[in-house]
Amino acid sequence: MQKGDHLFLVDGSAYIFRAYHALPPLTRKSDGLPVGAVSGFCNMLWKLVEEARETAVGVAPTHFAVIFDYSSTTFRNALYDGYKANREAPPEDLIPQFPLIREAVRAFDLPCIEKEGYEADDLIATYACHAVAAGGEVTIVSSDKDLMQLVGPQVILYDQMKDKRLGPEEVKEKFGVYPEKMIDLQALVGDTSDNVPGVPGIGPKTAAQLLDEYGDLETLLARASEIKQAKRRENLIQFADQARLSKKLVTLDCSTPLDTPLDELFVHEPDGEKLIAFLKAMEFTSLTRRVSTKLGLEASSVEAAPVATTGALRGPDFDGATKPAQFVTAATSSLLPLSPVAHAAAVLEGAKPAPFDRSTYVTIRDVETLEAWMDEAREAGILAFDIETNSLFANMADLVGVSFATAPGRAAYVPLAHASAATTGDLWDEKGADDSVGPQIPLDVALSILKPVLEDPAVLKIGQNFKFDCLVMSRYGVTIAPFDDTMLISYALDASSSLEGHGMDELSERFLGHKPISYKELCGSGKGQVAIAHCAIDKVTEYAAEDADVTLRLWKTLKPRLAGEGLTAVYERLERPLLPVLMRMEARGIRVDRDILSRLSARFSQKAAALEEEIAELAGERFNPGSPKQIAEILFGKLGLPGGKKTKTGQWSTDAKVLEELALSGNPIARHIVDWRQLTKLKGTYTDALPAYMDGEGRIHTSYSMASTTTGRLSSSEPNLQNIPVRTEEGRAIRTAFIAPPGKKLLSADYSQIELRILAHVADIPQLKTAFQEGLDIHAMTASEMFGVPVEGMPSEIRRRAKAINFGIVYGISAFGLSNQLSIPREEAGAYIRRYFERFPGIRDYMDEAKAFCREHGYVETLFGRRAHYPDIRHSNASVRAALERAAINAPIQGTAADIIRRAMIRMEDALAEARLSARMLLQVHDELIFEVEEDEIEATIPVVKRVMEEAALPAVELSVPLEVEARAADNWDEAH
DNA sequence: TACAGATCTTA
DNA sequence: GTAAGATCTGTAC
Repeated sequence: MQKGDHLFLVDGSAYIFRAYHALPPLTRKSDGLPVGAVSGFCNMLWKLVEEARETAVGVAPTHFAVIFDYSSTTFRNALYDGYKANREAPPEDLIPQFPLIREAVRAFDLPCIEKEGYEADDLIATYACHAVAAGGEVTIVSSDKDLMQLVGPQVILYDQMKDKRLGPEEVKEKFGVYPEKMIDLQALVGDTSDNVPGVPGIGPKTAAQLLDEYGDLETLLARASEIKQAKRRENLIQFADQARLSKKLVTLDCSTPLDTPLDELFVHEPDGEKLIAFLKAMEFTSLTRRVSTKLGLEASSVEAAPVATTGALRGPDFDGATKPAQFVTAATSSLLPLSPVAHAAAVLEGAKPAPFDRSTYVTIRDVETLEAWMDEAREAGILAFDIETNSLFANMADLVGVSFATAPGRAAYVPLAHASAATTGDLWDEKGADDSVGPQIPLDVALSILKPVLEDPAVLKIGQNFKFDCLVMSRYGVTIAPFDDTMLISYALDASSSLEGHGMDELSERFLGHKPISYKELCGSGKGQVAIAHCAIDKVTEYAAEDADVTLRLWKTLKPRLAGEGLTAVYERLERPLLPVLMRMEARGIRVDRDILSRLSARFSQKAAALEEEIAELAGERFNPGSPKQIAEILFGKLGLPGGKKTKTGQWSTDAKVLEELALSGNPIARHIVDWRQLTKLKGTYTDALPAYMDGEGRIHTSYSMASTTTGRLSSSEPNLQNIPVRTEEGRAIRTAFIAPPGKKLLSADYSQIELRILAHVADIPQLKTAFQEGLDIHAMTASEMFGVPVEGMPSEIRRRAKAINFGIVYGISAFGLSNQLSIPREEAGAYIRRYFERFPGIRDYMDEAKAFCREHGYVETLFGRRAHYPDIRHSNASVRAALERAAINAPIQGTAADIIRRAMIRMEDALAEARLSARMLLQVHDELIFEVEEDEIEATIPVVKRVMEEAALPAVELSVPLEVEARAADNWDEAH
């Protein structure tokens, strides 16, 4: 090698994992051998070899090598036995591909380098050092940060996926230090994936800053006592040796003995036939075509190479690459002494239920088989059940098929309404369809077999997000009972703001370590999406049966935790019984007057158009008032108005608050933009959008989510009927479109001040409790306590401020927030809060207790035992921590209110039935319930509804303040509210 | 086509 | 200052 030469070093092991994860899983050769990663690997390698000159690297290699990890034990394990100890085993279907990938490299006629006792990174470092010494240049094909220490004037990293080259400047940009200091930075930061410890509490940002200030690791450790931040100083002193060890672990070894000298890595013409023979054997048709075209060979004249495709080819090389000791397989374990811990782990691994195997799932196409499965369900007493439909709207979804599982791994799919693969708009499709998809049990026959089991009191049905399935099935005359819902179990256990969610795919990955086939993988997404009824039935079987299988396994994992963690009552009293109630509310829907909405749309659109003219006039040009960016350009740029605050992306904010202030200082354009926004918002979000959700009877069916808030509140979507406008007159007009059918009225019943009442109870504030008991004006009373002003003749501004403080308290008040809300200086807001705490010291005690409880347990509780988890409550960033503390203060209050209205809803239907009333509950808006009531039953219904709501906390909790409910009936929601 | 950000609606 | 969801713009893929 000499000056001008260019060496490419491909980090083969990293390449494999990128190829594996970049490609859709389960790519198999015709004999069933998984080859997805091999395919991705070959494509990437070919692309790199062929197109290096056109990439960001810009030169073609003169020397080339692909380098792999060989074994798990290296000199680093001698330094630190925890090294790479928490690496997970490679995916099952990837393992047989490791040897094939080495075959692939040889087929490309490229050197395939690996060495026992050394990691790929050390080999790469050594070759790079040799090449630099010889005056050559080096491109390392990898984006691994561990390799960044090698970057220098002659060495760059190349990220092929992103086609980006990383030189010293890019490293500096990414990590804040130049490559020479990467080792020190890594030593401080550590690396979770390799189990390099580093120094606790130091991340990349802090490490870069420290190295910038002190120069290098040793100097930093020597002068650690000078550091101001107490925690950081302590850690650097305490963990100095750990940092030194980490440094040794991350430092790459440039003196690896090389079996293949650098000069032998020179590039030569590949043996085209050998390569094509391999690619053909792998059945990579398009790559075979590309390669043969490029090399000017006729692919058909080359015979596929015999490639060993069994496990026999598994060499000693690959499993060590990532497998930690405790996953050593039976075959090798006899050679290695297992520690007791590793042994226990191996035993536990063996006790795990059968791994997921989609090939065992059954497609049921005849009555006898279906009956046999139902017998099995009766025998087992449990049945995980899932449906596939043609719509996500449960009120209009039709069944396409059903799946179920009776035991882990034992699952089946029953196609019921599949049609042939879609060709667009062909009239013959519908008739010819059934022939090409094979036999299906007629829907009514299948239902007659399923129904007795789904309704059998001795068979527990298990679903995931079961409200959807129950609702659809109810439209087929099936009332599923008894049941459990894994989504609700998970929610009762783990409602948390930082945990992702309670969807099946997430739960499966979290609790079963298994990634199910996603809907997207089955049906595609966006324009390419296909109806499930048109997907191949064998694919749908894998997908649908897997969902049932996963649901069953989740239930087995999660259900026992309820009792273990004392959450059975929450699940059985607040979650599960609400599901059928909400299901019926969604099924009923609420009547909406289409004409009212369209008249409002016309009115809003006319007014908005007029405003748009005036805005253009005032601005001197036309622009889009819907674009905050353009507004900022016009107002703060062209017109030179003073900007207020900035958004987090650095743009000038143009929110209503900023514009209101500009309007007050005499800028009519700001006022007009605010008004325009309001009108277009009302039109776009409500009057235009709502009619699209109406069904044939003029009713809208929202969907309630029982598991998407941290506090226990419900949420409503498609459409969201919990944010229908009420504050402005124009907005309120939208509520007049929500009506009752002839002969009926809408009844609205809402809790008055429920959260403040709960606060008065839990924080035990005598003045507040008395005020509520005596039915006083709570905000006026607060103002009077705080400012010493008599309630009689109190200025409205004083009361308004007290009201804002009361709300703020419930939200975990901060001076910043209150000053924002009231548009007063931060100091003044702070003074208010101090005075509030002086007058009501119990409030501060409550807040401190909530925070302390949360710090200790990681969660807070409502009066009914519902938990909201805040695992990051001890976050080191003070403002993040403060935000979590506010949430932890608010959650028990908001959550208790949510629990109370849930209890009311659960009891409501029986109470109405017992009173022989026909009122139907339609909507819930956090502290309000909306009913449809026969006109002549209104008088009788109101007291029943009020009683159920006001007594909803009893007998579990006896509040020391009364709950009050206001109820009113009218022709539309506006007047009833 | 998909996603994040800004804004606005509710309790 | 709490808890949500929808729409539109603008940009990245």
